[in-house]
Amino acid sequence: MEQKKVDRTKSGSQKLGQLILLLGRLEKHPHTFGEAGPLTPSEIHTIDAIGMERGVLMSELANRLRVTKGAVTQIIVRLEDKNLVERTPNPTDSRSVIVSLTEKGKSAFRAHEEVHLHFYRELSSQLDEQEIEIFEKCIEKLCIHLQK
Amino acid sequence: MEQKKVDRTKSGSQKLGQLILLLGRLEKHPHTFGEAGPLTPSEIHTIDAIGMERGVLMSELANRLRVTKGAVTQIIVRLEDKNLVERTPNPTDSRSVIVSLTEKGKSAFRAHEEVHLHFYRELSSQLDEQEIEIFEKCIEKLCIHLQK
DNA sequence: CCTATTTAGTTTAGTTTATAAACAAAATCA
DNA sequence: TGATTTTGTTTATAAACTAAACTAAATAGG
Repeated sequence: MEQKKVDRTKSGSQKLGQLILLLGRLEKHPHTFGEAGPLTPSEIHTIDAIGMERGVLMSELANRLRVTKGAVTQIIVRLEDKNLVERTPNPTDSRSVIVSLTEKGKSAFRAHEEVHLHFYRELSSQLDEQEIEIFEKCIEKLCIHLQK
Repeated sequence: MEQKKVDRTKSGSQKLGQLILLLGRLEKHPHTFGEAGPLTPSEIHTIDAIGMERGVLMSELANRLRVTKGAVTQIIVRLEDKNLVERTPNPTDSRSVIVSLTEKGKSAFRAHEEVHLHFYRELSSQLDEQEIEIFEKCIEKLCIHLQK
């Protein structure tokens, strides 16, 4: 009985390990989203962090992405060159810069979102109502657990 | 009813998205394992891929890690400098090289495994038997789904 | 009202992790 | 045997970061 429990922990942990491995690989290579050409993982990740609503300050973006301000400057320059984001001066504080998505950037955002939705739909089509509910609950606990 | 289903997909997909985000962050910074000093994600990942059993050929390692042979050469040089792996000539084919963990490397492997086990134990302590079972089943389906 | 400090963002130099292409040496095929 | 394939290394390059030095604007306090 005790032995069985230990084995279960080991196999469960290995499954989770494999999941982490596969998820890491997933977001590791460039991919084309919407009207935008191929985007690297960090490019689409940045577009995702900017979001569809109003613009974001560079420093806020650095917080969201958990990188330095210098890293944000670099990637935003690249995204600006590709016409995916816009930089506008902040009218209420001329030190800061507001970053927002262009139409092309928004189309990449939506295409990326759609990929996620499609993936989730495919997955949940293989589960019943109760399984989906428990799965989501577990993901949530896992997330809370990871935030420490 | 239909609306409800759409919303469920969206929120579920977002939860999964957050999980991917957090897992990506988790394995992004160096960490100390066992007797080895701080190891970068790709260093511990490589140690994990070599494993505790008999040695592995460089090319097999490249396959497991899904990187080029050149990348493997580079990381193995670094791990060798840190005395975590050993290179021995293959007696049956003198083109190839067998890579295996040193005692220090094995201690890093075990410490890393222990981190995963501990994490999984913590997580599953918050779930009941039925939830764990369904969760593992879902992870498995997710993995299968990701391998395409 | 200045000066001193803080805040926002940029620039630069260097690191890590990877690729791709050219290569050398050994094994295998025909 | 000679041509080809396989195994691994080397080298030059790129992406994605960090850390530190910097500029310019805002703010706090004497």
